[in-house]
Amino acid sequence: MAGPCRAAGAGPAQGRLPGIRRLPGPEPQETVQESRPHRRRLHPGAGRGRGRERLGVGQEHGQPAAEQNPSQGPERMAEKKLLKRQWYCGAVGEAQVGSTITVYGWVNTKRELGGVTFIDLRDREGLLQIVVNEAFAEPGRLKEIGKETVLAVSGRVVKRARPNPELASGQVEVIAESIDILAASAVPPFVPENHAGVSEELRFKHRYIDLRNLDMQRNFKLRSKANLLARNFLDREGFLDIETPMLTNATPEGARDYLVPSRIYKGRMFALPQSPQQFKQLLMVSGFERYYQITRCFRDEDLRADRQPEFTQIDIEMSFAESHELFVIIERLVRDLFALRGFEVVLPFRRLPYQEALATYGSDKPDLRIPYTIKDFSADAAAWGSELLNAALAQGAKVKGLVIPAAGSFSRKQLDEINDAARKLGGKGVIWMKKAEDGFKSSLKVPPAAMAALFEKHKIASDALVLLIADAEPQALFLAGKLRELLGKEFQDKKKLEFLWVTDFPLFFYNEEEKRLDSNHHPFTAPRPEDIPLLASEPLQVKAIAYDLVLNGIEIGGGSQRIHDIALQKRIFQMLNLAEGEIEEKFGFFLSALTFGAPPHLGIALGFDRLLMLLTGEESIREVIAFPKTTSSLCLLTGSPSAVSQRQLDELGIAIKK
RNA sequence: GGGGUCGUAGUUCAGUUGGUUAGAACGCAUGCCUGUCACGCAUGAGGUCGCGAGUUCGAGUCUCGUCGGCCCCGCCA
Repeated sequence: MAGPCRAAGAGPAQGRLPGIRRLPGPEPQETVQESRPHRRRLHPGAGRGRGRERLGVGQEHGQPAAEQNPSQGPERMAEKKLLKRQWYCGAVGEAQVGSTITVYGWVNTKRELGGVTFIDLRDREGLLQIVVNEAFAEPGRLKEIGKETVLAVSGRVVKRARPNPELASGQVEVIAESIDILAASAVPPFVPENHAGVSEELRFKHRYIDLRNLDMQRNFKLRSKANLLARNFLDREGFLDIETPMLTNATPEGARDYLVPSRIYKGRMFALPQSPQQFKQLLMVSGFERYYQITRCFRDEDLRADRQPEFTQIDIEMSFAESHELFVIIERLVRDLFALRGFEVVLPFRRLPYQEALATYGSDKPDLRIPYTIKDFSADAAAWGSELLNAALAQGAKVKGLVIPAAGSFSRKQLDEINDAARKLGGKGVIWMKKAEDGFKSSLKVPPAAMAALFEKHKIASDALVLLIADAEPQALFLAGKLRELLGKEFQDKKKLEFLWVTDFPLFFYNEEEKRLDSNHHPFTAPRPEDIPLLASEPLQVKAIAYDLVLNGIEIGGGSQRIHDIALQKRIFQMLNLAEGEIEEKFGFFLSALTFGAPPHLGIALGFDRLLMLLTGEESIREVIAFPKTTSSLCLLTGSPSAVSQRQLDELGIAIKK
């Protein structure tokens, strides 16, 4: 994966630094601009910023660096000023041989060999070897230079006698003429290069060091590029970026809200948005037709490798369109995003109805890289004469099975582990069958002839392992689905991308705890028109125009056609058993909007962090979020959440319960 | 809310059946070294074994509690 990532990160055009870093000083910015008219052309916005920092990327190569340097104004000499930098460390190459340049960076390593010292200087584009030899005027200063010291180094670029192919700049090195120590560093608790060998706990505590790692820098460069790509893509498709409030209402359904107390209205709370759902629908009622926003969402639920309490989604809504039109847009967007890493995504994506996904994979977000599926062996099992199975079947249980290729040689220990895993997931146990050298074996008393017949009938390879789960159908499918993924790890090749639209989700599910219907997606999701008659008779059979986008077993997006008919929307709220008063209080404004000409509309939200995780090949969403929280929802860097002063609490009218 | 797993030097780890002075590697410090790129060589410093209680003659090791990291179930409209 190194190849495409490099291509996505520091392209050859990125190393050149067309802008300069100016200290606040008397030199008018315009002077600089006028001396580089071609830069204005390349970066039309660059000159307008007030910021002192105008580092940009994207410049033609091959122009001698020194010629582009207007001489430093003497008026700046009084202050300790930064030398003018022209190149990122990682971007210096053979084209610069012979020129004298200045680079800035952090000391990655220092190798002292007595008469000569090598420093690998690191900036966001990579490493550059600095040579400090007998020609260097102040060799004593080298003592002060430790790991992660920030240096400005000026010197001549020379071709290396022995190149280092590991480094992008490995053909050359810089013979140091002057070294400025811009900032010392305490001995770091770990070095960025080795961050993979350090606990996440320590990485989080010193995240600023962790983020210096070049793979992390790569991740965030890619994140920036992906964000820009998505914006450009959606802009071209006519979507408008419109911001929606971060301070909004708590929602009666869905995830737990993060609440923000109102100072002015004591006892009342804002909530941070779980998603801009209602606002984007209102923007459709407003006639914007196509909206997008790359925005933060907040859910106060427990964390996972792919879940953070605040996360970013690409939120999209469009009017006067149907789901297949949206699918085409999203598929092209996703294809373009994955092209950033050199992936070739084949369109269109597969589509699979929810029911089929459950029956075949035991999951509504199946990982299609795993080659085997779930089979129903209930009919076979009935003939085995097992009291256990017969009793279960009599109670309506199903026997669901997995045929794991080439797993017939699993040891007793491995089989026990599979059984344990199933039990931990709430299962009763797993029955295994396999063909050993001395005939068929099983954890259940089954006549060998019956097993032979099973293998024969289902064309099961003789070296395969058959796992069976007898349970109520939903539970059996769930367990078989989990085992499928657990045992399918070897097939989970990150270079393989299996996209899938899961469609036709049920509109409702039955909430056992509260003994009522609940929305599967959210209460604004439209039922399929042909299913509307079932609302009264068999609500659990009603399918929604709702869809999830799944990649390699991870849900990366979900959306639906929305209800734009006020009567239908009211009816759905009623079916969810929401009290009339609550409907009015929480959704009154929304229902009101539906009475004033709401266009048919639909939308989707893509999990941007998850997309980035998959794009970068990372195992956790935390690797693509600059300052993530731990699985217990703490920020180890800042210590948040933290106690607040009594004064703040008083101002908000809040008392903390002990 | 539940299950699993981990916590020992700055870092990553080892530490036997509960037994004397808790080890290794890397890092760090000092010295030597002119072509290294994980430089090499030598010497040295560095520990409240996460925290608290208990069992015991004796606890890094056993028990309970607690705090924290990670993985999973529940939860995540």
